[in-house]
Amino acid sequence: MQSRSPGTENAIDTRFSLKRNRMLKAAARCFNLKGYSGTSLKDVADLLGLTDAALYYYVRNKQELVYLCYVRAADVGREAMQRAVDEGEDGLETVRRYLRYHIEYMVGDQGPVAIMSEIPSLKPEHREKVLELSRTHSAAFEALLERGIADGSIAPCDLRMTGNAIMGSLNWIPKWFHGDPTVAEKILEEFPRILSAGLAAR
Amino acid sequence: MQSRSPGTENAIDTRFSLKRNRMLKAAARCFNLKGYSGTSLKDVADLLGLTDAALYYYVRNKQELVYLCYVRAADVGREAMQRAVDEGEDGLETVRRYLRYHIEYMVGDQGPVAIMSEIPSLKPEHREKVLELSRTHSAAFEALLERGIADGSIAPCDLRMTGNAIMGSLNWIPKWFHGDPTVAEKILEEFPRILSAGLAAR
DNA sequence: CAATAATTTTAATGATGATTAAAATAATGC
DNA sequence: GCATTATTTTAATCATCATTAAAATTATTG
Repeated sequence: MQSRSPGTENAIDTRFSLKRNRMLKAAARCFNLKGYSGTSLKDVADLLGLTDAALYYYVRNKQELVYLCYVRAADVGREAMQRAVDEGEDGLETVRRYLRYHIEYMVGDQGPVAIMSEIPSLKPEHREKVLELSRTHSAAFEALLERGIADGSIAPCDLRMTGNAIMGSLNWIPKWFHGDPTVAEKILEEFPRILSAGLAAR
Repeated sequence: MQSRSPGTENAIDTRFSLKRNRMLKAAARCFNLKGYSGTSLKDVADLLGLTDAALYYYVRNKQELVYLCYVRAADVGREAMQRAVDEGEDGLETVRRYLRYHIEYMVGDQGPVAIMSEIPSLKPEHREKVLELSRTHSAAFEALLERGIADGSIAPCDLRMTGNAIMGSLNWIPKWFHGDPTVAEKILEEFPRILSAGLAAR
């Protein structure tokens, strides 16, 4: 049993990793909806039509489940960032696109993405890994701001604080958005503008 | 025992409610630092130089502890709002002041304030109460925006989304601010401007 | 179809940490 | 200082889930 073992982070094995991914989404939804301590493995399993014990085929324990949710959340952010950067616009426009893509991923088919509320209760290695992903992402965003300032599209500002402000707003979305497509539409339409409104150079 | 009973929400009784308040701050710090599931009552008690069982003198159970933390967080927000509104400036300036005061309370002596990550796992009555406080506060903020639009200080915008964006940013602060006074200084200096930068009418 | 591997379930077990009761200590008012 | 009340501790208990092991089922492959 488990010869395809969960440890083997095998992105090629579709059967296994597709199901695991479905599981991560279910878990993310539960965590966002019911809170971390409020969701039992049974809750997640129910959402998948499985029994709680079955989850252990995909994941070593609950902590790892959370961990994987967070890694996935970070991945989504990273992809959005990459995509925006690749399109090679000026700093401000790249920020706008990044915001659009990230939100698109969060509220769209890729979602839901787990809000990272329980990083501190991860075990040390996992915690460090997630924090590193998180730091890297913040750094990438700040770099974007810096580029915008350099190319004159963004007004000079405190990188760290501006980054924290915008990221916080983004990170909080899963707290109040729970899947209503009408709302998704509206977020997508409004947030990129709202969040970047204060950045433009005069 | 407990003739001064915790149920009696007695704001006049200093001995009891001062200690309880100290306890709520300790709990808030633990929750923000270690996550909800990551903090045991013993953690909170340790911070106070007490034993876990002693907490039950002030609080019926852990859920109530969380609940009270959240009520306190909401109170802080409400006070900031009240203070700003009372100063009777135009909409935009009132928003700015509200942001300043709220942040001041969060990162200053009143803090720390618990991040509301576990509302869903509160028991129904408590959950409803907290959600109501939260809704009321959001409504007040949106009213502020509306007033600003009416008096011409704020450019027309989607009230709900703009409110969510700004509030999210604010709510996320306890996630990354953990008491460093230098950082507190910087947040206070930067955030009100950053968050209100996109609002001004041209 | 047989044989092997993958997936899920059933049925216990176990650990953690919240909770409680009773006793002990400290504080306060007379 | 005595009596009463407030506060805290000690020492169990309890409940909830997470977790595990073994068995059962389902899928795959030759």
